[in-house]
Amino acid sequence: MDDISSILKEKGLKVTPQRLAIINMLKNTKEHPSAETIYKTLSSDFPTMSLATVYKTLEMLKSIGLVQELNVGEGSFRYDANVNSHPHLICYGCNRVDDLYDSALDDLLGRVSKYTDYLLMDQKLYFYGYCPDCKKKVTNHDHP
Amino acid sequence: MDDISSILKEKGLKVTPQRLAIINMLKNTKEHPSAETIYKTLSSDFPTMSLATVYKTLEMLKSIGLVQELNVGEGSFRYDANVNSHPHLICYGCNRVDDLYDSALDDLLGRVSKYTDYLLMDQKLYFYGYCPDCKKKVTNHDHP
DNA sequence: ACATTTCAAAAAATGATTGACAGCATAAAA
DNA sequence: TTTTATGCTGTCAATCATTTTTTGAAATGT
Repeated sequence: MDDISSILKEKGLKVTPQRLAIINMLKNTKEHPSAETIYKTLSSDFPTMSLATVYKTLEMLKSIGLVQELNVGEGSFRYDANVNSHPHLICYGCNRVDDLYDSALDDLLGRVSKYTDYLLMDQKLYFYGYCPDCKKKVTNHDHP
Repeated sequence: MDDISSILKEKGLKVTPQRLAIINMLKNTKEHPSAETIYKTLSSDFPTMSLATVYKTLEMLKSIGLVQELNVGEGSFRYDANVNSHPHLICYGCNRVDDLYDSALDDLLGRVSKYTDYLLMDQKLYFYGYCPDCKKKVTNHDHP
């Protein structure tokens, strides 16, 4: 009985191979895959699993706080099993999404709270540019 | 001849009533409307204009740097005629989107650059919580 | 004036996501 | 053990946001 199975059971949710496969894939990747990417990646092991199941499972995992949904500006969402609200880096060249670890952003929410009457609870920080691989190729193109 | 008309003409783009209406609406609102909202708002004055025209105009305005696109985490984009990359506040209660002016975030891009090998060019910062109106009503609900 | 080009607007298509429903598997109740 | 209930999966259609293609009107050249 691993961690995820017991969390699902506690919530009265069924533990199915598809569900375990999706969350395990998310836990074990540093990419930030879309539903479509998750579906394609798992389709070799689960050839009968449908895309709708992926969407429904992601919705369920989001609602119980096991994954977070990212909107980096594409036409679709990406998903991350690391649910603390850390900043992300998005490459204009290859569209990869990386995590950013930066203590300069610690307690940003607390600092920003002083400037607004909102009751702040969460943040999403996206930084855009060129990743180490792609910036070599960049000369003086226009940037999006 | 106002400002926007001359900008469009300089770029070799035609000045049409629809285009002027869309950008003027964006300039004169503090909301951050979606394409759909823009369409509905203007449809009383322009009953024949289609939603596709709104999208094409927004795409054009984005490409010449007159508006920016926001992805606050919904399934659709919102648009802002204020094109400097300032942070936004999103209310969990009423879904409004406000601008945030906070000097604590000045040169965040420069500071973050030291922590990554990315060549950074832009940022999008979103803070989530309850606006002054909605926070009165909040007790101990779950938060999204 | 006529032909040609341009380009905005409308119509149609696409891609992402969700909803409805039937069948299946598991678990609870009898 | 049988019955019953619950809820998950997969199929397929629907919906929503957005993009592409087509159409038509105005602008430009001859």
